[in-house]
Amino acid sequence: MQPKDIRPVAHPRAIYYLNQANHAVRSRLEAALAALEMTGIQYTVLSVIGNRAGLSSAESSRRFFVTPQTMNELIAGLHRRGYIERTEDQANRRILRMRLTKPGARLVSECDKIADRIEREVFGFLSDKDYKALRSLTQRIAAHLRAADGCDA
Amino acid sequence: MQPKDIRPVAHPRAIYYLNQANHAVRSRLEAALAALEMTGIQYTVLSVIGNRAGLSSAESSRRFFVTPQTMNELIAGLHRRGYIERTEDQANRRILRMRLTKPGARLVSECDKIADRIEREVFGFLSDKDYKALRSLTQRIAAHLRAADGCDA
DNA sequence: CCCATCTCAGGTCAACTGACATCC
DNA sequence: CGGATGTCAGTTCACCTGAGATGG
Repeated sequence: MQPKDIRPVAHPRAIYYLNQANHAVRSRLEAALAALEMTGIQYTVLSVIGNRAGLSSAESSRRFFVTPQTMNELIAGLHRRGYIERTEDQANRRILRMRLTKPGARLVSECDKIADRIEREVFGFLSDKDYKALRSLTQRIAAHLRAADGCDA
Repeated sequence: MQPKDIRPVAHPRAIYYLNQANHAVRSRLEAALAALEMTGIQYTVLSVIGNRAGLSSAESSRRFFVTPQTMNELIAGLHRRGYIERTEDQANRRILRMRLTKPGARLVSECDKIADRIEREVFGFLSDKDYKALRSLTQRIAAHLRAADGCDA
């Protein structure tokens, strides 16, 4: 009766370990970014804007699966601090396209250095093979679930 | 000059993918647990109390790397809802040892069913080998960083 | 009129710091 | 007294819903 693809769930679940690992890693990153008065999410958003100049707030809210309000208030903070500039789209004045300012770009590159350091610090004990496997697995899981949500971001 | 263990950091970083994957997985679990008016953290805490009867609030705060205040207010909510009982330690009346009540135990087992379902849902697309690798890698990372913090939990 | 974008107001949850009473 | 436990009060951050205003 039981289909062959019902795999027994091992305990503690992978879902639990994944969260534990992420929490341990993430709290180190947050602590290090605090020196620049940045949170992990602020850095991530700022970094994405740097890579995709012209992104709007609504677009980025879809990319990160949060409401437009949430994204807007995150962005408002970064804008207030002078890290991004927002200019009206020529075709649609409601859309505010974002770009990093010079201080914003400088800040992102500071954060990048910190993130690289933490990346080495927390994954350095893994063999090269295991590190690659981790990147690949987590990347695939994120992509798979994103696709299941019917998202094109 | 450069030591051999300086590994180049690939981009996007594993730290990023790990967070993306965790977020995607976690949001599904949270959504499913909402039917029982539980959050992921509430479930985790309740589950740990179930496995380690007699745990105190202070002990569990150390286990989860949060302040005693944070843990206490989480526990106060579960206590108010009748899922745990707290009794004074005989040797030290300041310590309140916790146990699940019957409704609490019933709730945990309901949550367990949900968590198992989600575990299959989100990791089912992985091969058995990849699933095992994911569990092992995340478990090792959590354990390694925990040890680095000098924690004996 | 409808729809998307952005914004304002208000609320929740989980984290924090600081202060404090209590018990050993 | 010192140290650990639990609690109260207040704050922050990242999320949410609901209700506009405005542009195409």
